[in-house]
Amino acid sequence: MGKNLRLKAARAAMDLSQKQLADRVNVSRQTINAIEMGDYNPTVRLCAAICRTLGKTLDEIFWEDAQEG
Amino acid sequence: MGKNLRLKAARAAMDLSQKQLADRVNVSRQTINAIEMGDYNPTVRLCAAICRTLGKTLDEIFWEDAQEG
DNA sequence: CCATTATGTCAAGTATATTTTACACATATC
DNA sequence: GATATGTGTAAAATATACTTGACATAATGG
Repeated sequence: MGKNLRLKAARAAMDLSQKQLADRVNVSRQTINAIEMGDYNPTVRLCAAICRTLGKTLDEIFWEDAQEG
Repeated sequence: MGKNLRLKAARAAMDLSQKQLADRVNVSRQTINAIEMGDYNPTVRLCAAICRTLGKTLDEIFWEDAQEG
């Protein structure tokens, strides 16, 4: 899995540190970091919380096109 | 959490049983059932696999505008 | 009837998401 | 040159997603 640069960019656009975003969605800083680094596979509820905090939708941050074939 | 009727409807529109959908996304039938029943909180990768199979996006099946925090 | 399919539920186990604690490095401020 | 913030990483522990196996109900067809 590659990095989630859309998440990193959306967070930067809101001028939030990983820790600040983590606090707002009630997870640890390491969890946010791991998601941005593509180290794993968060739950959809956490994704939704992140998206709401950043003013984005699931598709904008977590949907990846073209996986067929 | 309420039931995910959008998932149920999208699955019905493709004429797939819970088991058939489960097989296509490589999870157990109980997992699909639990997601439809709103019993829990799947990973975003599983959500994406389900959406791809059903020809939908994350927003169409798993995004909720209003949510309790 | 009897067998099969589809769904809902439960309990116990396994896999993994997430936390806690901690260390390393870089930048900026005092 | 100590202190603080922001990021990347890792190991061990905890919470929970997901599996396996089972049982119940209803619908369908032989």
